[in-house]
Amino acid sequence: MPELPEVETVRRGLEPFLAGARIEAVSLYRENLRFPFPQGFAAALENRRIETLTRRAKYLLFTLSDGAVWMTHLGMTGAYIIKDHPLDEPSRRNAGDTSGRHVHFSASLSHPLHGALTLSYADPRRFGFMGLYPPGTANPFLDPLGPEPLGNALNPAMLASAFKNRKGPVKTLLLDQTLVAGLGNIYVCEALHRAGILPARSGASLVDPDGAPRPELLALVPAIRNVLEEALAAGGSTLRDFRNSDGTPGYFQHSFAVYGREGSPCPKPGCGGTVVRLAQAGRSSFYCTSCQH
DNA sequence: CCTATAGCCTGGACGC
DNA sequence: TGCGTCCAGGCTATAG
Repeated sequence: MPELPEVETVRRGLEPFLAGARIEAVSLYRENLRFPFPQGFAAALENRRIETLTRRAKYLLFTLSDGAVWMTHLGMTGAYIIKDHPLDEPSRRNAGDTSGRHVHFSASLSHPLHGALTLSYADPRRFGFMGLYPPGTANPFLDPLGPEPLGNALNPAMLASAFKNRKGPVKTLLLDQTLVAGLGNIYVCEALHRAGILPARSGASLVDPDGAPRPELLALVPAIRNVLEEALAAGGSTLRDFRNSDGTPGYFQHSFAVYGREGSPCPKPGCGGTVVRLAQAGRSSFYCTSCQH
């Protein structure tokens, strides 16, 4: 389930092979993922060079030599895989999908250092999608996003102003990409545990009547940053599907304190609480009964 | 503007 | 063994 650390891990794995590569030919094996591929998508990529590979929230952005942006969201199970030999249809095999059944896109590339490469996109659940945005056009996915959580724009004052009139649970608010961009279920659960905040607390309860952030909200900002940075250093988290572009898994899942650990003791030293699960907005939240208030 | 809900999609886990 | 059910989850559309 690629959240910010997983998407950034993928970006870092792809960048050395894709930045500077020329797209020679593109094959699509179905009309849509979650949404239809854009009109003329393959032709718009072919014969362009990939100038840069960047990330915004959970989106991968390939900026092409004509200034257009090719955007990918990996959804739940999307994966890019690079192979160093030419496209080998009909097998369409790759590391993440040995049958090739769920490979929906592939591109043959030529890179000045690495030579001929094949980039494939596999996505069993097809919750991912791709978009193409010519220079100067609006991007309806990126434009509404809130600040990156690892940048300076995420700070207690900003969260206080975003939360002060919100009655909804802080768990749900942190998943709202227009408030903070890039967090998903796992890292929200982990960050709230680190900050000692119950996921059911309302946003407004973290803000004083005068609009100042309460101490828990002050703690939340470094909790978010630290959990993301640690996950990034571990190459992300692999539950079932996530793999880096070279097929290696992340290992931050071994450091989860609460996510997926229902019934386990809280790992915080001296806490003695138990991790429980709570359904919020159709999603599982995990928290400690003792050290989160 | 805010909040809540259903739907998209497949595979794996689980109960019988 | 096989079948049905549920769950995972980000994001959008829709309704209130």
